[in-house]
Amino acid sequence: MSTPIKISQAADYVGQTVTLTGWVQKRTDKGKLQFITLRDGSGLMQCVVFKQNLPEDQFTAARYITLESAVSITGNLRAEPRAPGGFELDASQFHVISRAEDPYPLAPKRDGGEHGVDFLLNHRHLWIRDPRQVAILRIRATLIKAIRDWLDGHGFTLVDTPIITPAAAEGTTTLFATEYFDEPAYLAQTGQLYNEANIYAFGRVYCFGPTFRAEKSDTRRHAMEFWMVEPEMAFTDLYENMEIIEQFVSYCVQTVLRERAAELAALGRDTSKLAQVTPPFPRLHYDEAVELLRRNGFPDFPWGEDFGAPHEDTISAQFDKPVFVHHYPREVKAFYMQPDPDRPETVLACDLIAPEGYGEIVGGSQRMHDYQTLLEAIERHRLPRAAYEWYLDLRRYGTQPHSGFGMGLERVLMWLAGLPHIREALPFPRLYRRFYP
RNA sequence: UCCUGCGUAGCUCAAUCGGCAGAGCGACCGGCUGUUAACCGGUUGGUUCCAAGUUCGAGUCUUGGCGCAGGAGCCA
Repeated sequence: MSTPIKISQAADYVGQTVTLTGWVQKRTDKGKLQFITLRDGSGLMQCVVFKQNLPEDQFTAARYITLESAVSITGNLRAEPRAPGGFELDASQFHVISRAEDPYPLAPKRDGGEHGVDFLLNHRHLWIRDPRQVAILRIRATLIKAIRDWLDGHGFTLVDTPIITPAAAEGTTTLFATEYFDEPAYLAQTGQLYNEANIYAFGRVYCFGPTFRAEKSDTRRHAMEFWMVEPEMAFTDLYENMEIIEQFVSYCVQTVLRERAAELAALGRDTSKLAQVTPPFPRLHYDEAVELLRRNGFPDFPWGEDFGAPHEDTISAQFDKPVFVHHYPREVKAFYMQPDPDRPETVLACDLIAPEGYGEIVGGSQRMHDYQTLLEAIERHRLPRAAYEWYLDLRRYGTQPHSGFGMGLERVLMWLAGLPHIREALPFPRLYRRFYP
């Protein structure tokens, strides 16, 4: 009798006869001895197939099996120090479930056998089987869980916001257009405005889903479809907002470091700096950030301009932790942000810039809570008032100072996993001029 | 959208001054009972991105187009 098991359960079945089903990840042909590395989604198992230990036709099938074929292998599971992972299956049965065509398009990594980015992305449906990609996406799943666990444990309620929306939320950014029967509609670029309605019912809410930007941004930090978590809190000012952000981000980082240590190690990520990510985070007023830039390579940086990638990198390079920049000039920020009552040319906004050059990972602000101020802002930005009537309504029925932020999942994942490009942070990335497969 | 670079075998790349189109890997065949990117021998492999031009002759030079990458802008 044999027991069907997953490779991850191997330690519990040493000495027993078990059956594994999976895919042929690697094969070494030694004549009468075949090494087959099997992948089943839970782990990898080296299987040894000795000619004398199984029927002739089954040995022949193993001898000529192709990479990525689906097979089932039965045999005695034993501890074997010579095998990767410390366990090995000594095959007594080998059955082909489906034979993969050959050659398999993605070659095993060897000297000079690397693939180019274009080729890999065009084969993303196969590339995703690669151990590195699996490690990254497991970290992604753990990061998502950490995000939800922390928010769920701190009084936030998940309230989903619509993906099909009737109008631009922020007006300036380009939206993906679609149609809602006979009317124009757009894919959501943020759930924030709806979150602001939901806090009146729940106090603290968050939405977490895909968002869409039709910007022709062609950089390693941009995807057209990406995931963003957006918490929103009633009766909360900018400073409480920043405290929440640093607690939240620190929990996410430490949870991933603890639960995905093996994957991070497999990626070669140096986690020494990540281990230091604990509250509080350094904070710079925009004025101070400008001064810092002027002292560090940008002597003529004008007050009032937004920061580009080189500026963010210069600021973050001064710190080992993520750094807040707050009180940005009003002109460079979204229409709904609350002006600082003492300096109305600035707004109660904060960005969080990740260390090691990974750029902005969080953007947050205190929102305008006064009806008249918001109405003037909408008119000043020439936004269609009719589309925002419901949003203005929120300032008529129980308005209060409230704040929130958005965190880009893939940006954080890039930082944690040490990814050079956002394309590896999504299972099937939608990039500028690329959405196949 | 702008700047820079690249485009040659299934993949990664060579090809001198404009002069016979090459290698490694993969795949296939053979050998090997301990491989970890196995090793050894053999076989297979081409619309040199597309179009036009210069030339006795173009992978190489010119013009246009297409595709990709890196950077910038914009943002999360």
